[in-house]
Amino acid sequence: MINDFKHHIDRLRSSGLRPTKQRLTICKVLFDRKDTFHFTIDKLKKRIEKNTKSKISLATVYNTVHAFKNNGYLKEISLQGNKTFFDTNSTNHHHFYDQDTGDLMDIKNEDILLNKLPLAPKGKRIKKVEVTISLANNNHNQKYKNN
Amino acid sequence: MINDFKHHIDRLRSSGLRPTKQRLTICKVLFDRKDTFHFTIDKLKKRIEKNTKSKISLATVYNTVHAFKNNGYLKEISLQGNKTFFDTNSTNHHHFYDQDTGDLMDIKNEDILLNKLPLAPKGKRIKKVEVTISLANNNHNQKYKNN
DNA sequence: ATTTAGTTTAGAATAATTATAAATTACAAG
DNA sequence: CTTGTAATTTATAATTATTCTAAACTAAAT
Repeated sequence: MINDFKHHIDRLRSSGLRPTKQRLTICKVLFDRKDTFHFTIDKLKKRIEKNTKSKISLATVYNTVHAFKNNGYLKEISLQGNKTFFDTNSTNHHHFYDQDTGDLMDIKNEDILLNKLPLAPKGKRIKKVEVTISLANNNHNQKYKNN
Repeated sequence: MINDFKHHIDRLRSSGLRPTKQRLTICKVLFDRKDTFHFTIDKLKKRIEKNTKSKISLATVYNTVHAFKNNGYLKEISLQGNKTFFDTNSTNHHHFYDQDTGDLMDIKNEDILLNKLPLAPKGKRIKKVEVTISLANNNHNQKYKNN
């Protein structure tokens, strides 16, 4: 299963993307695992270098991640801060974001009930609904203004 | 009302911030208007230069916006993309984000019903709950994969 | 008035991302 | 299988957003 590239080759082809060595390596690192996960570009690059012997240029990692995102393999996560996070779980779901540590955690869909949504403005459609719950340390001695 | 700085001076003092000329100018641009709005640092800088004759250095705009955010005058918005957006509406509310144009629009609180929220992880508390609804053009001829 | 800590500033430094253009590769057609 | 071509990869430069630094300036306490 782990070394079976056929599934990845088929998916790439069906998106109009050539199944290059680099793209298949990145598919392996991103998708050949049980659990989905969150990553930044530089973390992904390090993981590629560690988990495979391949060296893929930074530009290619950017290109590939954006191609995968545009074709729905990955989701970009809306977050505060200057780093862009991606999620190998491309289904609709939600996140905790710990502002102190920078950690991102999944929230199971059933833990949030969105009972009413606004209509999309004319000519637009809803593409994604994301709930982001920001966390801070539960410090009881903090200043009032932070409460 | 527009030229009354007393209210701003009091608020700054009560946050432990000295009411400097630059901070008061930025208060005027941000808060002396009926409607709240969204902005990036560079847009704010341009608005300052246009609406007042003052020239405030970029570093001061960054410093001030972050000070205002840390004291709850402003809210940073969680979004995809590399630019940081701020909101002069610092109450809990939600946004439409148009991926094609980059436009941000407020969603009235009553238009979203969040009926169930997860518990914060141990030692953490919920600081902010944001719903971001991403929009795309309602193009009926698009490829399947984008639906 | 003097002092001092807070603030502003220009510019340098850093970091993330995108652009460029040459080398390489996938793959279709013969 | 070779060849032609367009897609892809790559190193590096360029751009953009943000933070850092250290000197000059200022608010406000003494």
